[in-house]
Amino acid sequence: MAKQMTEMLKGTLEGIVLAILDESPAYGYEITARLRGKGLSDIVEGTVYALLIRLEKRGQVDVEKVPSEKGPPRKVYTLNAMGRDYLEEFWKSWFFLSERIEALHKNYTNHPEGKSS
Amino acid sequence: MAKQMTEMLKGTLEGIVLAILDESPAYGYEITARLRGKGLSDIVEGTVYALLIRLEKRGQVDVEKVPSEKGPPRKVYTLNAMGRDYLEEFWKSWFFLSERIEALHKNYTNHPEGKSS
DNA sequence: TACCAGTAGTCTGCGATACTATCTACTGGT
DNA sequence: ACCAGTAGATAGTATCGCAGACTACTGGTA
Repeated sequence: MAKQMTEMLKGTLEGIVLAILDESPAYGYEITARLRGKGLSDIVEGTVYALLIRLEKRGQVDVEKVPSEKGPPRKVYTLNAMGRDYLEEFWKSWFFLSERIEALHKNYTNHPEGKSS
Repeated sequence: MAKQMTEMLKGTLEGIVLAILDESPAYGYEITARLRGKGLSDIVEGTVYALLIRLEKRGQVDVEKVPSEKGPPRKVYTLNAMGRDYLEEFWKSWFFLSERIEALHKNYTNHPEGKSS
């Protein structure tokens, strides 16, 4: 994917992970897999783990250590009330920005000389 | 605006400014004003200037110094071919991400117990 | 004259974030 | 004994937007 993506994910990836946790609790490795399943295939595991620790420190998720038959124990993350509030704010911010960007794109498509390809 | 916005703007603000320049050439101060007119009222001037210098260094905009009747000369930025290519890539990245986030939001609204308020 | 507001642009330092790369720990298969 | 897969952590790097201060120029006004 383009380098643009890396910067664009800043701020949005957090919301994406919160939304995934809102679907159902999950552990890091699983979240990475779900992200890939949703088309976000270029997100690195290390990034997800760091993000989860951030959420934990902020108290937006509850953590439970669950033994695994394969490999070390899993840390299962569950979205709590604070996390849900934060997620709701995320959606507000995102739709706010999204609308404005969409508006710009309409202008863009309305003057064909702006397109080169 | 929420702190979420600051991070969300990373990567997108650049595309937004490119899109504004694609509408018509402009100088820094004017771009800030246009941003405010489009609802992006919290973007700091210093940020816009830094962004413009970045675009110039990458060769995505052409610059022309134009004397002003009021204050120091203006630096008028015009989107060039490279900039337009970059803008197009921006749109692609943005719609890619946008679609995936939108999909997550649909799941979110489909299980009302996920909403607290 | 001396000061201030408005226009236009620049710069330093900071905090947040995603990526790269590497590491530990555990299991099962060869 | 070794490797692949699962699961998690971390040090270092680069980018980017923001806060805040600064220069430069013009016109008005006390």
